[in-house]
Amino acid sequence: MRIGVVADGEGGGWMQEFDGPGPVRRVDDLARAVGEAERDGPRWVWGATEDVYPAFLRAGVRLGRCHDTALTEALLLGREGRHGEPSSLGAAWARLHGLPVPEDPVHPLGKGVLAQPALFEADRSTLPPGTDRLAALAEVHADQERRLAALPAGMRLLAAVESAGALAAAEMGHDGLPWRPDVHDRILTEVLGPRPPAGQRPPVLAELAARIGEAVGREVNPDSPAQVLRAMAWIGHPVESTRAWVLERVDHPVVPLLLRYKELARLHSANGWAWLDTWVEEREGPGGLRLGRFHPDYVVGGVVSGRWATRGGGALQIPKAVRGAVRADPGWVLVRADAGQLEPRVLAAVSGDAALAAAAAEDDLYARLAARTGGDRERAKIGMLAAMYGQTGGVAAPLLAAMRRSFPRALEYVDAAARRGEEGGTVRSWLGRTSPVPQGWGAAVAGPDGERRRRAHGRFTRNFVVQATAAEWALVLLASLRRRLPPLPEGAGIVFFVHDEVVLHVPREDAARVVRAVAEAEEHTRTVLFGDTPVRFPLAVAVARDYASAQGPA
DNA sequence: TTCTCGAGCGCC
DNA sequence: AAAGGGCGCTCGAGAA
Repeated sequence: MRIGVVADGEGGGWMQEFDGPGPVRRVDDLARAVGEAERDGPRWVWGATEDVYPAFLRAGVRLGRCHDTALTEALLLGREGRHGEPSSLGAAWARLHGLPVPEDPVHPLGKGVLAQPALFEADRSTLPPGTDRLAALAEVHADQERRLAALPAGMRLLAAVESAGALAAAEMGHDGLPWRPDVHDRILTEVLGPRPPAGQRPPVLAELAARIGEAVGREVNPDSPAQVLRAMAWIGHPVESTRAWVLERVDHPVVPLLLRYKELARLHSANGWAWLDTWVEEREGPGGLRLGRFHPDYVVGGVVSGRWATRGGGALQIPKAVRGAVRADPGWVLVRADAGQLEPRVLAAVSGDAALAAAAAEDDLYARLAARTGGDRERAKIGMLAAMYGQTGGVAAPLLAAMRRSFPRALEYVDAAARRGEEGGTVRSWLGRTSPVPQGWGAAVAGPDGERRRRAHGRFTRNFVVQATAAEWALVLLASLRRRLPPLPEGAGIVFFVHDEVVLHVPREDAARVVRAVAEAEEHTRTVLFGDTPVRFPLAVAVARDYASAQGPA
């Protein structure tokens, strides 16, 4: 059963069965009505999950399945070579009617914990005022179903898991990652010294800056690449940039100071006290414990490859240094599941390379690679990454040649994708997500920089076929896992997701069942995507009180 | 003063 | 070792 939903922006709305003879139902309490109808397990149809689902979550209503027309429209447009065209409900409807297509609404950038959660979401459908929004939704949905039916079955699955991902993303944003402000503060203080007044350098950074000045014989702001560049020239060690790996090659006492400064300044500016103030919502726990939540604002499908992006807060770039602050509430635990070596396993599965698949049947793929190519594990890994990323020079060259000899089919798969890209063509993920052609391709490759740009785009499409398929593996896993979780108390469940790993926050007594659900989801994901492939996608599962100690070996 | 851009580096 | 893919975020510098 499919039920279309439109909110009126005041807590009520309209509902209608889309695949039955159901009449339009007007309800004053939409969350409640939706929650009741959820018992029949429908697939909810709406314009944008991020516009409607958070309000349902705030009302305590969780839903199983949906069809997000904006996300689906974007997938279909991409498939038609129309990346970047507006995909909102209003845009899709306007195209159906030959009307001017409105721009997509601009989502307000992350505002942190100070932002008031809107009581009611504004209408961001971009439908013209006065349009029958439910009828428009029905039209767009029917059109999308028709277009999907004409495509390979993978696209249907892709649309379903993209939509499921949107549900999961909203739930993670709602529940939040348990984050202990006191632990974060302790970590910062240990390496930076006590918190300074706003706008000032922490003591350790101030001291490093002073010592850098002494080492070069003049005052220099280490935060300014231009000043550092001048300072290096001044002391007789000119460098082309101030990147860490460039500075590392210079033998001068100022270098270790600069490198240390960079590292700590990064921590301070990106994930220091200001970040903590802005992004971690603090609440009082039992016994005066300072508990907190970091609410990631995921952008599903925000990357062309299908990876997610985030808006504000940098949820996908939380540095390892502060992960100790991610700590389960008393009596609860974190369950972390990490897909190791996902991308080479994906390549083994999609390319059908028997030798690589045999290696990918093992827990440590790289060790098997090394045995096969006759090198050590570390070099086998570099060779594999070079194959997937398009690196050709340096130490990678001989390793790449070894890969090509041992895994010709896998290499041919990514080489073919690279050739397509260099010719200005598109490539597709396993389920059918399509790569974009850069704006102004013809002129760009005709210009003086043309050859370089061809090669760059070839590296992009080479990587796309792997990265985009890895992203959909993760989407299927997420979708599968959230449907398999045992009943859990409010606020428990999946709380974090980063490309190839997922973290759950659950009461300790539920951990064992959750771990079993993860194992089932892993098996289901492999089968749904790749059938009876010998390739395995092992998830390393750890149950721990804090995220840092749930990190597997690197 | 405000905006935009590149440099640089965090994550996968 | 540095002709390696994808991002987001912060800062300084220069433009407006």
